[in-house]
Amino acid sequence: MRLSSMFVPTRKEDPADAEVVSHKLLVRGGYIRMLARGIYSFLPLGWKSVRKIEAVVREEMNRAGAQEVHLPAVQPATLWKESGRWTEYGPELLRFEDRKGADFCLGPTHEEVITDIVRGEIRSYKQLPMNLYQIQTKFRDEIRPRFGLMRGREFVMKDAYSFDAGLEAAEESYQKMYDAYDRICDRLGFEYRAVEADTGAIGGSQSHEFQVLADTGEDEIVSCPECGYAANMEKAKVGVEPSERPDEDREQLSTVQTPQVRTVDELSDFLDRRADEIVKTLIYRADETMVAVLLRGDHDANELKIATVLRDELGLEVGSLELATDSEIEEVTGAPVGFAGPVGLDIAIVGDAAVEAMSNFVVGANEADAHHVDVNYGRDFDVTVFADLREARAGDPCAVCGGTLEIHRGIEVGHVFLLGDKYSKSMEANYLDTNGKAQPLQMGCYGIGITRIIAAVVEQNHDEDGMIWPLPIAPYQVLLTVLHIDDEEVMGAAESIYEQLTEAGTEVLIDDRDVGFGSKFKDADLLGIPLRITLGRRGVQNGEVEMKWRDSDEQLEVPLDEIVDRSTAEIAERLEGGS
RNA sequence: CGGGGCGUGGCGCAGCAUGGUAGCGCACCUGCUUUGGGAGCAGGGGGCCGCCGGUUCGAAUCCGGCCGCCCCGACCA
Repeated sequence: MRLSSMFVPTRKEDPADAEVVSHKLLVRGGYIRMLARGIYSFLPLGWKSVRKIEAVVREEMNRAGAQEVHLPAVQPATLWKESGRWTEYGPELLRFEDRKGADFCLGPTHEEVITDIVRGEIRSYKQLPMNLYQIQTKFRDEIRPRFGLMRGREFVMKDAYSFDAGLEAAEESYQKMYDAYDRICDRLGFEYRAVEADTGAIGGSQSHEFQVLADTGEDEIVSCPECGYAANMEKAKVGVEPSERPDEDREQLSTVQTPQVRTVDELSDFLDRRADEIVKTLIYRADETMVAVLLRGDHDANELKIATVLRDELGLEVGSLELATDSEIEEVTGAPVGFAGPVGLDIAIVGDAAVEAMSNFVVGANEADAHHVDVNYGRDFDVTVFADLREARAGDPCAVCGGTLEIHRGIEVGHVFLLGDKYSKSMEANYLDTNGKAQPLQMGCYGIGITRIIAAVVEQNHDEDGMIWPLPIAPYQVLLTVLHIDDEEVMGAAESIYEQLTEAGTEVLIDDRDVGFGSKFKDADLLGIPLRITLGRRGVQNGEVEMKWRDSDEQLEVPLDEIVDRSTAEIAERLEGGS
């Protein structure tokens, strides 16, 4: 392709509305343009990369035995009412009516549609297992789209759905997809982690997210370099540092006046105690029930964990879990906010495991301007249950092996869910087992954000001059930079190389634009095409061209008659090594 | 939805406090000169100053409403 006639509108300056590098560079490089908030057009270069990523995903899905289909983007409300999600999904689901007034939505995901198809056709265990996938545009009316392609409202996604006879078979299907995702991430050259994750609104019994490591990622992920344990922050288990609390060392509880001292920091200064000698008491409202949560002063609450413990250990209904309001706190503790404590409190008290290891600690006194010091549980108050309730921090012990946890930020590019019978049951998608008995299909669903991958790739592969595309998904493999397009000898050599490389199956973009060489080099760096071959008058007269990989500083002078062989060989070698 | 910011040629911005009919850089067009890291000179084109309404002799500028975009938070996966 000739750059002179291709639609690649590059820009010298960052767009004013972009925050993260991937957004800035993709716009500057003429890969994408915004149409509305969270809605982007893909220009020729951007779309080429989208198609290449699709191809990699498609190959691995097919290799794993999945079959490609294409489902409608517009879906009737009747299906969503059947699964219950018409009311559950919330305003993220973009709804509208057709001319007859019937309700429809723009599909944010396709569990309902696929289940509807399958239930009509699958009768017997003999037709299983089956895995269907599609690559399609999804729409989610995100409350706050941001960061360009990272969190858009409209985006391209690959979604796959597996159907099995029995849980065991479903787990096998799940593992197959997990492995396929591993291969995809490897082929795309990602530095990533597969992490345990919460299943959220999709539901199901277990799930893993594939997180590409990047400082601009929206997720926090916890991992242990020793044993390989990895989980999303909201799910990450934390070990407990071993610590004994000998009874003979217990001091007597006393009450101290702490006027206007409310926060852990203030208390720490005022009493000259470290934050980890203080226990903070958070009052939560779980639906209509008030509960107290005890945490070490320097720890943060993990509400997902708290909700799980309240549900599983205390048998509470936890539709919603929220911090109590100021007035609710006063009502429960009899003191203004900032002075809550477990002593004398008559609501359920759950304590974080780290608190169990503490003694002679400081708590609020449930009266204004006062705290208790040298408090010990069991003697001064009781706890309903101790459990892991806090957020992990870097340096915390791993719950699995005791190693030291690391925290990274990640971009979620893939998510696999073992759904079980959540949809098949509510939508009556059954098969007949070997006994001729109807059973709900065991399902799994598996998503990959194709367009989000574009953002993730750029976040992970760029420098101050521009993007650096990994060879397998670069829009073109080679950029032929012609410095003197008016020089017949130079242009002739360029045309010849262009033809030979194209003939050899290499994807070449030739910069034959009539612009200064400065612009050519700047754009070359910006666009991030992996291999740059530069032809100038001086070089060509000496029978040489310059060869430079975008990801390396090394520039090589290569004889004109060797450049085609040399570059095709190096490209083949890299593609080989990458997959 | 709450808080904050912004909207002026294609892009990035100034002008707005103190109203007088729009400017800079880049990009674009023409010509000449240049040519290994965003070239120089000369000439030129392009703007309902987000939209609607109000105040005023006069509004980019003041007032009100609406729309759009960005950031923080809440919410959501």
